[in-house]
Amino acid sequence: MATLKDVAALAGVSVKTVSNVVNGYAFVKPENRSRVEQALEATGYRPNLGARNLRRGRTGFLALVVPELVVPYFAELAGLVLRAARELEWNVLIEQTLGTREGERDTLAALGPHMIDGAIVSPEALEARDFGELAPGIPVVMLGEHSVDLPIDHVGIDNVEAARTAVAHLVGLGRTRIAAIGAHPHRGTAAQRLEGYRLALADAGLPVRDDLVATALNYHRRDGAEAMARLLSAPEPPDAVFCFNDLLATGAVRAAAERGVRVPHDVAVAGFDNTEEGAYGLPSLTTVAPDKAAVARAAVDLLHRRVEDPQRPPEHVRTPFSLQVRESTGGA
Amino acid sequence: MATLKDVAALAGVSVKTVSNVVNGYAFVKPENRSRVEQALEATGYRPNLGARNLRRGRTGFLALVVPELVVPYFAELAGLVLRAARELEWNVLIEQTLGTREGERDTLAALGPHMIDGAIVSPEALEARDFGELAPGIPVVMLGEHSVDLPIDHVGIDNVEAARTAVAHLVGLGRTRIAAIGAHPHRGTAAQRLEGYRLALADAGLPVRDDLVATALNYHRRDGAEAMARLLSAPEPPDAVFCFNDLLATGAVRAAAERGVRVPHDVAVAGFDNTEEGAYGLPSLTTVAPDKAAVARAAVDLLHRRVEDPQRPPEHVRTPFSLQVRESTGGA
DNA sequence: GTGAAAGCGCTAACAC
DNA sequence: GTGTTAGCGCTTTCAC
Repeated sequence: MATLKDVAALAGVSVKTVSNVVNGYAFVKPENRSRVEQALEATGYRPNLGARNLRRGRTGFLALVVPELVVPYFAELAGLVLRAARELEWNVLIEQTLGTREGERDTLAALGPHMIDGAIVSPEALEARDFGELAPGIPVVMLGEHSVDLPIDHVGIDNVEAARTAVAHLVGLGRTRIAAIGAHPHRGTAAQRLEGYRLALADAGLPVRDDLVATALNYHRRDGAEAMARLLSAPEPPDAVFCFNDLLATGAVRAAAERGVRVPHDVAVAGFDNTEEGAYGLPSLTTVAPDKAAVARAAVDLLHRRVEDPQRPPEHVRTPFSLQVRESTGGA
Repeated sequence: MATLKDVAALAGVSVKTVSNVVNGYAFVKPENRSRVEQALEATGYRPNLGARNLRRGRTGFLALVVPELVVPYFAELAGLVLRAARELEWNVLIEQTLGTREGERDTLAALGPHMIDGAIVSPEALEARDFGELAPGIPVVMLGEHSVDLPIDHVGIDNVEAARTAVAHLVGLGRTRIAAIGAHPHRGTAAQRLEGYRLALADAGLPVRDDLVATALNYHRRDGAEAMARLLSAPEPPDAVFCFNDLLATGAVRAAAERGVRVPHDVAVAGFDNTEEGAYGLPSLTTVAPDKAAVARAAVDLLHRRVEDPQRPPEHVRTPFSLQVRESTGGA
């Protein structure tokens, strides 16, 4: 593996000159430049990024910390972050926390301050203020939970409004016993979506009934199915359900079908995230569609600016969303 | 950020001693050990992995190169590789090639020899022998395509047998016009699955009809839907379809439903990959289930052994699979 | 057992 | 414009 020194020796110049050429420094004598370029070609030189970064004090890596890659929303997001990061010459280290507090803590601690230039974190259990302590000195951009009061960069949609929009759509269908699946004691986004749900019901003059709010400790298909089964066996089952993500909604639809309850005829179902899976389901899923590409771009961009200038005041970027109406709330 | 030198100064010993303690070297005078440990604690020392690796000549990173993370199979696989790698103290760099030849070439070239200790590659367009040239000197483990004749480490299931098993199941249902979706001019796995399809038909004494073999240039839901639509509008539509992955199958089921063709009554559908999405679909999907955890473990393990000993002969690991029979081929 | 010092490959003062 | 050289933080001979 050729080093700068090798190239310099071959070209008959100093390492400095080679370094200048490699790094695109403008003022190099044309003759030297071409000799160096030839030597570069001949040796197949590739810079050792590790050494370069050691010297520059940066790593060239960015960490993307998500609960689980099997959750389609995070898989899609990860793909988009990968693309956005590549444009800024960042490599992405993806870490899974499995949604536990320990997972999130350990992950950030293990990455430490040397491994990465910064992190984009989609926290599930941890709260924003924890990050200051866990990752002292490492730039972090938070995804999801909107905590305007904390001094940390943040990207996300307006979860309250998004949920409110979705539930208003169910109200508009004439449904009156509208349930929610996904309440969670510690998740900020869950609290916000629940708030939006409550507001939409209040807007319509409908009561908020505790028996129609189903908790889900995880947000997988199985949890949605279980919650739906519980709701449907209650004395007064719902005629519509707003699920806090598409996975829960998929499980809910499945549970309904297994009991012979028709979607949307007997119960309309709306989800959240607009994963591609939902668009192809039977029925296809009505869902809140966050602009995931915008989230990814904003997050990478924000992190980049923070790395450049650690002193700048924290910023809260609100990305757009829309409601995708499909079969699961279509017709009567 | 404390360095080894800082710790040494605080403990009143040399960097060597600190290094010995940090790296768990056994023979350190107990007194010094405890002083160092205190200093370590007091400074909150964290080794600079970049520097360590520069010195050791390794990077601590492994690249996982996949076509796209939005494909659930790869998302699931990536999650499992992440876990397996963590046990060997490897960080994982995930790269998306988007399934193009350029993407695969550029990715490996960009990673270069310094960034990573090795790569686990799931090639779509590239063939195994390309990797030798692209990534000279960097250890590579191939996933998927089984090319026993090439001198490269490889992990995968027996695609021919797996496809044959799935199609035999459709034959066992009494179906006679069995189609295949997913033929592809350049993909090794596609060729192998097509071969298994042919063998199963031959086993049953059924003819292989070209009009029942649908090509799919991509393996997304949309492609499955399009192929199914084509098959169903033919003069003699199929009564069963074997799709080369679950995404194609999901699209195929959707396309059938849109035309009022019932699954499995009118047409039975089987997929490949056993993604969780298929288990919750309506109908749930019969599918070939590769042992993904075994694939991930074997790949990381194989790569580890190759890094330790670059001279060892290439190995081909065959991981198990099973057939998950569900609603999409259930009943008559 | 421990210390001094070289050196991994690179960048960036600083000198010329 | 280009060469010399120190040093990023670490591991590791080689002395002692």
